[in-house]
Amino acid sequence: MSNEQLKLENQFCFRLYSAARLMMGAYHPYLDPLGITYPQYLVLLVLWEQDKQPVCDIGKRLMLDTNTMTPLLQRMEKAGFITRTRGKEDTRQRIVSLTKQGKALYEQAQHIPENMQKAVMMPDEEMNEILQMIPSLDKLIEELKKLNK
Amino acid sequence: MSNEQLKLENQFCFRLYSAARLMMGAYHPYLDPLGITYPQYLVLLVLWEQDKQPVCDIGKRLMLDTNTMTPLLQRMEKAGFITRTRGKEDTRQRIVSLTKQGKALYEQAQHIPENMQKAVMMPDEEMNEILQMIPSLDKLIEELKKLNK
DNA sequence: CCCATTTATATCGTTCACGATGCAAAATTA
DNA sequence: TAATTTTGCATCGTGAACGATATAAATGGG
Repeated sequence: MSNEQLKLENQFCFRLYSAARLMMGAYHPYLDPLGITYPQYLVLLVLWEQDKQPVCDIGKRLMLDTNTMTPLLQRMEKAGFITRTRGKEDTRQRIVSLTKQGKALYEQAQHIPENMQKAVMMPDEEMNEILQMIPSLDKLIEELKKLNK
Repeated sequence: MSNEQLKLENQFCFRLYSAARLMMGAYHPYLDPLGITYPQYLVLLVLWEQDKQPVCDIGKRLMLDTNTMTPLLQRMEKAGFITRTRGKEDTRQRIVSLTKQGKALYEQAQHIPENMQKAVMMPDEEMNEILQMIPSLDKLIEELKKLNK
């Protein structure tokens, strides 16, 4: 078998896939004590920025459809971090709100970003190299969003 | 809420997570006709490079544990792409081999990489920028692998 | 204003990802 | 060699992702 492009080592997507998985794994030590998963953490990030949002708005931020959001939010509701109430003007909507417990997690999450950074233990130089990927990742994401429509 | 680091837009991991998901979605048009999923495609990439490998070796290449590999391989066996036989010297091992059908997929997969590239429809310049992420991603993956041990 | 379409959410089924646990075979050590 | 540890694989349970489908509420055009 000789097609170079079909070798694992030349697969860009495999690198993304692996990096994303490993990165989520690296969050475990910080999210487990809070009793949340990484996708739930993402939902909380959105709600901490702005409370009381309909499901679809959260979904748009996270680029996730309702078939992923609904069960995710149901689990978070069951765990006591959020409530899901009916929309007033648009009764189809479910407004997602933080509970006291959900708001309290914000304080506990304060040091997660810096702890993550410390955990990776990279020299500043390498860390900068990693962070320089951000604009490229954003461009890629924009292109792929168009493609997945 | 004011901690800048806790805003979604400043989350590096969220970008990885989204890019990986969207990228896998972009593979759908090319993998669906072959009747395989993206993780199954990865297994095939490994086997096309070298047939007849034990589960653990494939898992090491893909950085996946047996609790993910076993069911994945069972589905691929059921679909007729591989067989799983007992190891001769080490009877604990399951040797994974391509079937005729699994080998035949290699021909059909020839144009996936170039089709993917065409699909994204990026100017060469931007595409190069994306590909320049590779060394950084590899460094990141190496660091995270250490961390996840 | 009525009907067609779109939108917001939910449900179902399948596939992954992964922690926890189990088990038997191999390797190591006493 | 006997006892201990490690390794390779499997199973179970839970939480995502996501295609397909359903339903009711909003919206828009005629």
